[in-house]
Amino acid sequence: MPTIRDVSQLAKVSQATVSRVLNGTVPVSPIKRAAVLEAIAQLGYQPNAFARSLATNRSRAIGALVSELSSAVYGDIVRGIEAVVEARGLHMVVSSGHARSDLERRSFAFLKERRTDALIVQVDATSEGELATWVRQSGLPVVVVGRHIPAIAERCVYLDNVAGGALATRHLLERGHRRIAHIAGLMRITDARDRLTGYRQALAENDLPFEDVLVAEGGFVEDGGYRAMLQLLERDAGFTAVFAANDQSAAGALKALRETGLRVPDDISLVGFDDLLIAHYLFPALTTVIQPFAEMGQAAAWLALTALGIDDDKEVTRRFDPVLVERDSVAAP
Amino acid sequence: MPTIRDVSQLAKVSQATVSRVLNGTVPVSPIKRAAVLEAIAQLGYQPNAFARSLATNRSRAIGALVSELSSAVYGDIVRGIEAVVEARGLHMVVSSGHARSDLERRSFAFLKERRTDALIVQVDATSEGELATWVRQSGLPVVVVGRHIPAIAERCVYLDNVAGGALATRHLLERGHRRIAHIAGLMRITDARDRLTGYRQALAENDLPFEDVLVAEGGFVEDGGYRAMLQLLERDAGFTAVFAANDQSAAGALKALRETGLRVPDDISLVGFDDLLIAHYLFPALTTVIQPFAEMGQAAAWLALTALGIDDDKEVTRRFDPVLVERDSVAAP
DNA sequence: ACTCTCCGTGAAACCGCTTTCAGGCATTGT
DNA sequence: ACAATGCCTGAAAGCGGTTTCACGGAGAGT
Repeated sequence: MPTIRDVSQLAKVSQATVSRVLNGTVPVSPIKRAAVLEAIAQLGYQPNAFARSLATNRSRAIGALVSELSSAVYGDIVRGIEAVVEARGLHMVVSSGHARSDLERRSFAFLKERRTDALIVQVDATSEGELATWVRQSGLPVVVVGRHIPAIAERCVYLDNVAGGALATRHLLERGHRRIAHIAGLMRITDARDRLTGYRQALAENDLPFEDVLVAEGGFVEDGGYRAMLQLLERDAGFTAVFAANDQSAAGALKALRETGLRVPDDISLVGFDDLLIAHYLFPALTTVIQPFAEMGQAAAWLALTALGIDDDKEVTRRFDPVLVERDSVAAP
Repeated sequence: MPTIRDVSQLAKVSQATVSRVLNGTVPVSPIKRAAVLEAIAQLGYQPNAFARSLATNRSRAIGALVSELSSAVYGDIVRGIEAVVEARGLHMVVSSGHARSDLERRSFAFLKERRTDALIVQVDATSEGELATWVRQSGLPVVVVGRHIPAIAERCVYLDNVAGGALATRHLLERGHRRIAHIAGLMRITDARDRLTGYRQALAENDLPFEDVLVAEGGFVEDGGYRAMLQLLERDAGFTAVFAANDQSAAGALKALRETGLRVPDDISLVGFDDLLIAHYLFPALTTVIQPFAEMGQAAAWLALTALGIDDDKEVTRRFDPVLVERDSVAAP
């Protein structure tokens, strides 16, 4: 494998000159430049990324730590990051934390040792305090996606989950529903609590009481949604609509309703959250709140690049507003 | 950030000794070893990955080039790779080709320049010939997943698509169907052709003729499946079952059937291929052929590690056999 | 007691690139 | 015509590790 030395000898210039045409840092006379380019082409020379990184102390790579590489939920975040990172000629090195704090910590150390220029983290288990430490004391730009941590808000990209919960609930209220049940998410996750808050907020706006009997926990998973739905039906609380904290629990709820012989949306209306791929494929197709994962990933990447001084200081959206997409799972009571 | 020199000075040994305890290459006396470890802990020293890679010419990273990072289809491949790579303490750097040959080529060069120790590629657009060149002349171990290329079979991890097509078709035949339509995939992709071959093979086994009128191309996408289904219905060829070349076109077909007022499986039975997440969420849940993406990713990673001499020469499955999962979309005619 | 191994250790040479520094040459100003 | 100003260029010093090589001392063999 040819080195810069080989190129310099073939082109009869110094290594420094080769480096300069390679990086365009300093003007080089057209004659020498041409000779260098010719030599590069002839040898099929590719600069050694390690040597370059060692000399410059920059890796031209950014690290992404996500809960689950390529899950239905987080996959698009990674994709969003990749799109902008790759467009800048950088690379992405990935690692996943599987929503376990020990693994998340390990992966973080892992990526730091790799000396990526910046880190984008989407973690579920790590506490806000520790995340704040990561952002502030790790010695490289760290961007947090999917969490809103006030202490480091300028480094967070997140969806306004309270507004999302309110949006979903309000949509049902507008269709005339008055008794609306909620299948809550995993309550140790901020998102779940925020969506519940939004639900309460929308009820309050309409002078409706919040009733414990109308809330069951679905844990953000399909099976949990299924069981939560059965619980709610058993309580016989007379609701006509359900807001599920995410699409997966909505899918479970749908199954429970179908098995019970209740029709959606004729008997019960249903709204989900996230707009995963499956929302579109469920029957009836699920009305849900869009969480723009890909855009959030992009925004996180921009934020990181800006911190690195690679990107111009473009205005980056950090708080995303939820949007509701209407499909076929909601009707008037 | 402390360097190996700082450690060596604090521990009053040479850099060489520090390096030796770090890597365990050569025995070091217990006293010095302890001093070194103490110094490392005290300084919070982390070896510089670039310097190490430059000196050893190994990156401890493997590259993954996939069509779509984190799509429903390919996501699990990446996940499988990551699982084994991470378990060995290596890293993964990813890039995606978006099924366009120019991008695939660019990403390949990209990763090569990054000097990853090995490359795992899952590409759609690159020709078999070029892939063979990649595998043989790129100077580092390259493993191909999702394609069977005879010339480099020992470096390929793939599903037996012919057997898969036959399996799906045979399943319908066994349920008593005699006129079975096929929604084919994108015919420039080998997988699509192989599945069609399997379909023909199963028909032949049962002395049934292959009829052009029973085949429509769905291009592996939902909308294509939808239109293919409408085409087939229009031709009025009297089939009672459909084998779709993948789950996405099956989803489209399902939609077309529903809109036409035909019930699945009562009027028409349907089998898909891939076992994507959506197969489970469709209504009725789709009977389909499982493609074990995660296992294939793992196998590819093992193959790469074996080629690097990192893993023992474990026996790695390269050709995977399809398995059919029965759900609710098939019944007797 | 003397030589022969063998083992642990440090000095120093790389790995391949970037970047500083100083010098040479061609321009420009007067 | 001469000094001053720039612009290009090459030599060389890093960047932070690994690895070769030679050496000193301890243990083994005779």
